[in-house]
Amino acid sequence: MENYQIERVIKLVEDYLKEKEDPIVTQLADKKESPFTILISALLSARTKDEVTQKACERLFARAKKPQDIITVSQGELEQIIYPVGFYRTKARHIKKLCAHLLQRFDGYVPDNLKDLLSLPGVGRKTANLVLSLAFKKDAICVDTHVHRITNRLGWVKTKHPEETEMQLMEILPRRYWQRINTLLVKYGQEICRPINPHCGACPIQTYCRYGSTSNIKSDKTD
DNA sequence: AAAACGGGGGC
DNA sequence: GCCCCAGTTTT
Repeated sequence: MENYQIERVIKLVEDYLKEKEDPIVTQLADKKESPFTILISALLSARTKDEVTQKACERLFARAKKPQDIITVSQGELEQIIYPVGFYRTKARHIKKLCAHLLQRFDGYVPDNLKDLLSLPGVGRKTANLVLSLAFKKDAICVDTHVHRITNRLGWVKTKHPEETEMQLMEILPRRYWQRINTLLVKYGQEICRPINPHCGACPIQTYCRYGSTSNIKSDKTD
């Protein structure tokens, strides 16, 4: 994969997304909100429409914005506040557990390194790298299923697991794109390069992708 | 009606 | 490594 092709593809995707709103996590990061705020919004946004997450974040942060505040909100009230995001019971439990850990082990602050982030309950590699890149502006690549799927379809990487994708992208993706590659590809992956029945016909980068060139693509089979 | 969806945790 | 989770959207 030649570098200029990567640059070209990213430019085209950026153009496609120009008129669209960034996801709530990115918006909060742009507004220089606290890492904790960004982390919570990331947890709430899992498998949830962004507008729904956005409203839930507003309600939650109006009620309690720091770990020491959220820990005092009852499980029931917390569930009620975040209810529309779905998984409300699990997410509320995770958030409370997370706050407790932050207070116990990290003075109530979100750590800024991978190892400590991964030690937090409910935080895996994807979320940790999202926080590192967006909240702490570190050179980290957040690989979720969208990034994983799209970079494989494009032929940028050839991987089975997201962690391998992360490693291979670190080899080929210029550093200045690391922080925003996730933001770019998530929305794009939801609207165009979807897991099944991708809109290859409407795709602005189809000439750089062999994936849709064969007819009747229904699955992610690589050949 | 059934399956896909996203990510982490537990086994 | 594999399976489970929970509720909404897609097929």
